[in-house]
Amino acid sequence: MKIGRLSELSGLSIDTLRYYEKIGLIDPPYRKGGQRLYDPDAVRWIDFLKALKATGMSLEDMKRYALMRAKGNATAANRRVMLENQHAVVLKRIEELTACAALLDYKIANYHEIEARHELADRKKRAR
Amino acid sequence: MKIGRLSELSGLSIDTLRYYEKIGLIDPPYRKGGQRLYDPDAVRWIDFLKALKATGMSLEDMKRYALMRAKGNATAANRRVMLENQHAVVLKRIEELTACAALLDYKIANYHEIEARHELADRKKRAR
DNA sequence: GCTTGACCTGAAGCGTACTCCAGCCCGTAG
DNA sequence: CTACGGGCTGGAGTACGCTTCAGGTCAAGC
Repeated sequence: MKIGRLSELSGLSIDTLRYYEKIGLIDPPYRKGGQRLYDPDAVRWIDFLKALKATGMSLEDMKRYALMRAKGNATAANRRVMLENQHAVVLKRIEELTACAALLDYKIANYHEIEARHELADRKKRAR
Repeated sequence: MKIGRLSELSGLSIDTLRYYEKIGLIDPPYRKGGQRLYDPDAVRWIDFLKALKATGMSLEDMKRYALMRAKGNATAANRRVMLENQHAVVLKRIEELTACAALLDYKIANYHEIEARHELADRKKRAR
């Protein structure tokens, strides 16, 4: 498939796809008349990249992963360790966000109280 | 307290504190001989800013919040809505991260399998 | 054959959130 | 009174992750 189609399927812009290729995240695909022709598998790899990105991994680290992947099975243990580290990062982030959600809940409840008091004061004012 | 102390207490660098003041996230404090002298309450406000930032809120949005806060009680409802929206954002992000964690688990298990097969192959090789 | 829309490259530009710097001033300890 | 540690300003610089642009090429339908 051509780059426009891959863009549709992957949800990444054409420019982003070329950029990812440039920095080594995506393998340079086969070309026909200068145009990139991608293997359907590319979509799966890009989906994985998107997942890594969603975990907060930097493109730099994703590139290191991609490089090891290209080197084959000998790097499997190292790649596993990378994913394990990232897993820990994700768990920590979830904890942090959970704490933030609790704080927001608390603040929101506070605002409800404040608004209730205000409404009361307004009603009294109107009653005069 | 002076800016160096606030930096220690808040965990933000001195430059970041001045930057936050410049963009309107922190109120310009009282000055003595040109030097900023902060109220201890500043620490609590900054902690809240840090929490908002941890939720992924942009400095731009935090500034909008700070501006409304400065305008007093009339903006309480709007501020509450902002926090409610951010709360929703956080919940969505937690879901996304949970899904990513599951994917990583799956991939890591895969790598364990791959490594086990490799070890087996190596052992056979050595046995010859 | 020609048009038109998709694709190509290298380089520059952009938004966000800081971070650093030069050159200056202030205030307190010795 | 002087040294020096901390603070001040405006502006430039940085890192990251794209995005845009100029100026071309390619290919599929009419």
